[in-house]
Amino acid sequence: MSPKQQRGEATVDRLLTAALDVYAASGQSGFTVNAVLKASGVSLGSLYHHFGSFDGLAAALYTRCMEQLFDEMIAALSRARTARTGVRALVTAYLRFTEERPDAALFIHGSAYSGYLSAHSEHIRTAKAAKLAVIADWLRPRVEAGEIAPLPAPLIEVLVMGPVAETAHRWLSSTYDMDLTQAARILPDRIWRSLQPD
Amino acid sequence: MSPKQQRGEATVDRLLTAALDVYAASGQSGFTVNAVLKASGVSLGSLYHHFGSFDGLAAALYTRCMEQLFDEMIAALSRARTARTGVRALVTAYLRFTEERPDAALFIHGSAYSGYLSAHSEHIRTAKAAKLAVIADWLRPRVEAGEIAPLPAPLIEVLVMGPVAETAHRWLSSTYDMDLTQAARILPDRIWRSLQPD
DNA sequence: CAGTTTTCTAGAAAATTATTCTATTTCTTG
DNA sequence: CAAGAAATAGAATAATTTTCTAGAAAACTG
Repeated sequence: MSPKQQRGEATVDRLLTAALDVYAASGQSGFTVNAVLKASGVSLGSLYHHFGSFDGLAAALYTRCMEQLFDEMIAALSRARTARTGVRALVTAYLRFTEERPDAALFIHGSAYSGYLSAHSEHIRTAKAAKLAVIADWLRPRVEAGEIAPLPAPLIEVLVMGPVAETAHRWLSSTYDMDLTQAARILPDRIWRSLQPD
Repeated sequence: MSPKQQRGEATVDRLLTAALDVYAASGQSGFTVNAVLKASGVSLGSLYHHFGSFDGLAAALYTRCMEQLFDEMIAALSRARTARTGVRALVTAYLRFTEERPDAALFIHGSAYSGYLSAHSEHIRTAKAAKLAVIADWLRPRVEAGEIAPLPAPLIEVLVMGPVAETAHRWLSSTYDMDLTQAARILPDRIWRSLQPD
């Protein structure tokens, strides 16, 4: 892809990686410009050169983590044949990502819609819509074939993503006694039921 | 309850009300100490006396809005007899609250788990758990009677609240084309299916 | 009801955090 | 290699939150 990687690309990556580390280690309250500078070894000027603002950095990090999550879900989906298998794969992939990459999952859930949104919500929304469209495209023919109940696409999305996101969120808060293994065993079937045609 | 209301209680109320107004009018980025002071006419000293920090104010506002939402859901639930009616009432009440009190709903979704969490998450979690317990207590006998599938309580909560919260969130973002009326017509039944015993 | 204590209000000063700005270095390109 | 663009650097500035001291209002006590 990039035989000679720009100097700046490496800096961008260092910043994003360090920012995720800082967030995981110190939470929202420790998530400051200075902390990220120290953790990354990058200068203030570079940070503002590449991201324009600290919120810009956070928005980029959110986008990156969110796209990684969706890419895992889409990869799992592409291996499925029937609607039922596909929906269950989506659920399982989300929960697996949460368990395997808790830092990224925590940032997604902790900073989503949370201030960083304000200025960059449009860009974030577009990025998310693009990923959702891939999933919607996979589901559409199954809806038309009657494998899935004939519901508006946004409601299908909400029925699938809602319970999984809420589960991940509770597990990441780690005070609700949420058992991810149990959730992964039970939820795929339950969510599938909510989409099943009569 | 309070024949002679403390002077301070009125101040607390003025601050919370003004804070919600500011948030609704200016969003997360305009949500600052000074903006709330100006909107409320309360002094800086009073704010810090009553809430300890600006995050403390935000946490109190979040708790208040969240409890109002749950109280509506619980009131709707208490009018129901069967499990099916109860679950559908929960969903409908959440969506109605979102439509009728968009300011409160927006603050709940916009600031939830979003920085204000850090310091006061414990208190918030306790308050939320108390409300969830009321709902769990209503559902438990129905689960034992076989009206609802025998799932762990957290998973029932997640299956009900997940899709509704996600729907509200998208509608409040107002860029996803989410139709609340349509959602209120379709979701109660779909969510109920996910809880139905075999 | 005077004296005492606590609660509440007030806002200036300090500390923390984000952003702007100018200078310098490194890369790219003709 | 010269000129311009991109990237790095950090001091200075601006914005925002928090602390702190002082005083007014209310509650309490003998």
